Amino acid sequence: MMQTNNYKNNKKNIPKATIGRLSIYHRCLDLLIETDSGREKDTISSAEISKLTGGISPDQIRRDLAYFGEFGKRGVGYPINELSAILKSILGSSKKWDIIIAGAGNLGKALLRYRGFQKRGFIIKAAFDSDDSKVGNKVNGVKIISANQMEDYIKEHNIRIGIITVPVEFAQEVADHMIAGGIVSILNFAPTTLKYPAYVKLNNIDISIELERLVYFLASRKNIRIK
Amino acid sequence: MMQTNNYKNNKKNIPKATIGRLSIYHRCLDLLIETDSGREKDTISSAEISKLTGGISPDQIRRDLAYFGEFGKRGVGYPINELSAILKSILGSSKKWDIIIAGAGNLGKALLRYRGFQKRGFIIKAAFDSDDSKVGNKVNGVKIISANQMEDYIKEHNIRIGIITVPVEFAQEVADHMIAGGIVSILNFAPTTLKYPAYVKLNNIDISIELERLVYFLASRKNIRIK
DNA sequence: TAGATTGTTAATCGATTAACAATC
DNA sequence: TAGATTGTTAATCGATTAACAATC
Repeated sequence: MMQTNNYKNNKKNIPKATIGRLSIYHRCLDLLIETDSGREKDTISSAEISKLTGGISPDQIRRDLAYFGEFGKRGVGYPINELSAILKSILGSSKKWDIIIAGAGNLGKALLRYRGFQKRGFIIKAAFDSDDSKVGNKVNGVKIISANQMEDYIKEHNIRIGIITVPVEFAQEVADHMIAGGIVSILNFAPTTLKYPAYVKLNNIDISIELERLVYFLASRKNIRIK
Repeated sequence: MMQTNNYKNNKKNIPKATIGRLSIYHRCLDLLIETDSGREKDTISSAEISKLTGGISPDQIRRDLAYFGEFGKRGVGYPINELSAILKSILGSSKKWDIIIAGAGNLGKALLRYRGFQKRGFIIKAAFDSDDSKVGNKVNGVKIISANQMEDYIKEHNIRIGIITVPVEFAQEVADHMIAGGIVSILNFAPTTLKYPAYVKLNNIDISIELERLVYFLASRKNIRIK
């Protein structure tokens, strides 16, 4: 009765990294479906998916899929269209998700114009900024609203997902307002550590940290061995 | 003779995640140094750093630091300024790193204006775009150059780090040119799987995948347990 | 049937956490 | 000295890889 999907997902401990890889499989299959119309088989083996992903092993792929059910046939492979639909369903992108963006600066605007969202079922409902000169403008059809209306907007429209692209010094305050409004999933681009209650899911994307990780390998290429 | 730093770093297997955490410690210490001028002690314990990071355990912090040397005093803690300098050195940001950006679209422009780079020792030398109407313009003081000059520019200026913000369909081609020019570290924002030789280090930042990971938790909040 | 390929068990590898002796 | 806190060893936990029986 509580079960909303027809794949098993409540018995095993699923590694976090698996979810990210499912997105990759989904992306690769969709690309295959779009481009390779002359394909003779309508199934695909884990070995073939492995090649599409360019690095993830067939073992890993079978293991990841097996967490959610038995989608393949032994000796045959996985049905391409069906598997794509299953992944879509697992990842939740068969639903539509309303999101908001806090901060209509350079990064915020870049996200507002990002084409990948709609395809994956994400709909940007509004952007918020404290700069009055921006308020009222539209970017890519999305209205920029005054920051102090954000919390009410979230409540009124029942938004669950927010993206933070404000400067570091406002990030905590913005996160607090989001959570107070009812948002439970946050993607944070501000390079700082935010506090939030345990029931909220928050992922950080910190471009500086990514760059420093890269540079670490450059700096110590010769005298270090990383696992 | 090959040893360029005075901290040990060539004996142990260092988890990849450690490097990302070192960046966080560094950021927290720098913030402390900047803001807390009235602090009485010039040392800090792992427990205190833990609080600043908002979640990383003291055990984890000591373990991470211990991979590189013995920087603290038992019963006392770590010298703040010294530790910050050590982290900076480990992370390579005591050096200056020249970088280029391929793609001067919305995201590329956002990065060109991103203030965090300079502080961490990253200098954007140039941006490249195939759109002639953009070529010659400057964004935040950085010149936009024609894409077909990129490879030569990399060679001439001996650039080692590149950021890809071009659309998916050009990303592989751009990566190939970067690598041909001599770039060995790439941060890729294009949501696709790129091929590259083993000596190149490439990190992906895929906003869709991050959002899908968040949504996965939303979608299955009630009937799944994630490790 | 024989070959292919899954799904899963067992083995390995890697990372984190707990605990505590060392020592400031 | 006694209390604090590191650095490290051992234990645990988590994720990946190898291998193969099941089966299409």
